Amino acid sequence: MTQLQRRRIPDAAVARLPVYLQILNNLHATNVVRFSSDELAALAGVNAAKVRKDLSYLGSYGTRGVGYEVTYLIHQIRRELGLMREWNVVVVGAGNLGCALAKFGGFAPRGFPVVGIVDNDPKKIGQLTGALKVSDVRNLQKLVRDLEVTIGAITTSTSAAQSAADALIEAGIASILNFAPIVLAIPSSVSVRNVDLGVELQILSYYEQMRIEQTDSKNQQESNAVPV
Amino acid sequence: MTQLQRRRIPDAAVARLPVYLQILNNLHATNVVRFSSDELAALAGVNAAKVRKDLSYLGSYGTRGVGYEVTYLIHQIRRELGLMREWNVVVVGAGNLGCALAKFGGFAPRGFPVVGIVDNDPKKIGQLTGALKVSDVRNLQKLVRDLEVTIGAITTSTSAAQSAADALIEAGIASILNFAPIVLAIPSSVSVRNVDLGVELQILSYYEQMRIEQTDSKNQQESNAVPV
DNA sequence: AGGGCTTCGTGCAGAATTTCACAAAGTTAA
DNA sequence: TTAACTTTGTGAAATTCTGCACGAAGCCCT
Repeated sequence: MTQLQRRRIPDAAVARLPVYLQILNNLHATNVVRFSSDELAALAGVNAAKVRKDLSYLGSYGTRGVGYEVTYLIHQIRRELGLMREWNVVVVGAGNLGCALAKFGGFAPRGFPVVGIVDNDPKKIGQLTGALKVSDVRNLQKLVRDLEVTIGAITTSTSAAQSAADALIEAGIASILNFAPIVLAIPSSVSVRNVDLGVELQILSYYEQMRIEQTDSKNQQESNAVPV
Repeated sequence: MTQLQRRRIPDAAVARLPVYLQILNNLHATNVVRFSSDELAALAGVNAAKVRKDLSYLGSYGTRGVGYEVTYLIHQIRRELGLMREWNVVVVGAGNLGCALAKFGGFAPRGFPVVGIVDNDPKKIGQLTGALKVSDVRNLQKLVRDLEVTIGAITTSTSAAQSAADALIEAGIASILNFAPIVLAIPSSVSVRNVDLGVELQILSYYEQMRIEQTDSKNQQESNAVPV
């Protein structure tokens, strides 16, 4: 059988493409027309060879001796990441974070309009958050189908997060952005990205402590040194 | 020279330890006393061998044939991650997100109290956000020294984020949690964790599109199949 | 036209990470 | 005590990711 399936981009490269895109959008806004892998590498804080390899997964869109064209590359990255269309988002959990996401207008212009928000609390159902009315979570399937939702954001309490995930998957969603500090049990056919500030802070804590210990042991060493 | 320096834990393992810790805290709350690497692996959604190897970086704290003790492991992970003490956080940027972080009480109990918030907008300086008064960013150095701040969270606009980072580093901060969608230019001695929902959504978008294309090509194949 | 210069694309080696597989070490039960 | 069973800890293989190094290809200047 002929290799019809799409060229697969390594996960690590996929995670960097949005960062490149962000930088290229900035370059474009400042009227930069062309860039070299060296320049993008410096801006992205990575190795130039890595930039070239990452971009080469999209195809050979550079010109040797010249570099890459900003607008053309933006187009290619957007195509590859699936950003030529909009992906509708539904928020599950109308708490502080959920409502903030629903009101925040920053995602629609970037291609991810929040088109619905649901909750299971009768007191919240029917209330307005920005332009959206909170729906009953039991209507999730219908809402997903009617509004062609493809991404679900879980902003419930930790205890409700797993059933929120179950409901989303039941409704046909295969992409989940999870804000609850819990590892969701989901089939491998579903993608999840976790956003957990506690985890991020704890990772920082580890390296911070590491630095402190190194400094301490150096000082220790110095004060132990026998003066000649 | 004797190997005084701390056993170094691989970055990938460091990033998983907070997740294990979260799960173990839950187990502890439900009165679970012991667990096996298989059980934790299932809960964390990873391979059991990986769990054992990750935990082995802390030392040999399991018992063969039995498993690990929840409370003891919690203690060891906390020690290793540097969670035996508090790490004070300062928020730079008193916008929606910055104020939300300052008001949100969820970090203090987990060892990361937000002890200050600064901005450069005279209209915001002096205002109250929760229990904190917004300080002038020019007082950052003093604030960091007086309140023993070790972590800075950047919640400014994108355009102000780099100077916020510069100010934090100038003030002696070496751990930054960055919410602005920009790659910060910082010396290698400083740790940064980026939290960018746009990036997360775009990664989801890639895999979502991938799935759709695969389904499409399968349907294509089926309809092309010659019936016998 | 041709030499010099720049920058891409990529093979390859090395590093990091993941996974397998199994001996070691413990428990349980008769 | 011994045999059967469980589960850890860890070498080693497999996989993924990174970074170097260099040929290929284009531009510019004379």
